[in-house]
Amino acid sequence: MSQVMPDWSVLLSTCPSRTSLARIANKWTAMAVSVLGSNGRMRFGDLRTQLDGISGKVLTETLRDLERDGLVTRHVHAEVPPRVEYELTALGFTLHAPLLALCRWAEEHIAEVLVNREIYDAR
Amino acid sequence: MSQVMPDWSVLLSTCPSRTSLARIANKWTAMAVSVLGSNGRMRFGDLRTQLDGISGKVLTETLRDLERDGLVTRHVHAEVPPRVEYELTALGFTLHAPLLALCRWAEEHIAEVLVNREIYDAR
DNA sequence: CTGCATCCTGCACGATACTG
DNA sequence: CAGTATCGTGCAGGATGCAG
Repeated sequence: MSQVMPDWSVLLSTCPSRTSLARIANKWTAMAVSVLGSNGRMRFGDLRTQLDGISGKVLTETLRDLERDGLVTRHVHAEVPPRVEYELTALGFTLHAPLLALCRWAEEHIAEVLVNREIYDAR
Repeated sequence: MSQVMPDWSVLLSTCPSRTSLARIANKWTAMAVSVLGSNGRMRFGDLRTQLDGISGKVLTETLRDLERDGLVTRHVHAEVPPRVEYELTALGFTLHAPLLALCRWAEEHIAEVLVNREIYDAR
């Protein structure tokens, strides 16, 4: 029963929703949620491979923040070597489409953006 | 004619689309594009008022980056006091829905997120 | 394999003052 | 009003090493 709060606006610096916006609107979150939403439950190491270039520390922090906000669940297996899997929650999945759209936008429009940049810089 | 480049992936650290993703996936860009897309052409000062808490410097930089990438156009009026207006381009408008969706998500789910955080922190 | 601790660097961002 | 210039600060995030 998530209620819409029309008087809560990300535009207000005092509104906690802005903090939430800052968390979801960043490249690592966008990439992680997109990959998790597309692939389903994934291991830490596989996520790290997919998110090419991310450091272990940053991936851990990103996943922990997502878990804290209830967007991701962490499944620890009592094995050795350890195996930990991550999965989007129902709430987290509501973010999948919007964030995947952002990733897609970057991929689909990068050529046009690069041309615009050249034009702009040529003055 | 923006071509989809299926071999360009934000997941690759070497792909320029990731830089583009990093630019559009941040709170100030999300807020600015959402407001510009909803309100149409706007003055610098009005944008600054809407984006509560943003400094003049950061707003200038945000708008300049958007202009450079061809997402926003800058209209300078030869008046005194000066009047400068900003407006989304057609390309910029393709970002409006996705970024507005992110802002809306933050507003609509902040209550649930805050509850999850309390539960998580209570251990 | 997963993840934590430590250290370090760069940049995002804010504050302030000044100009056309 | 709409910037620019300058400076200061905090934090994101990378590198490395160690632990369970």
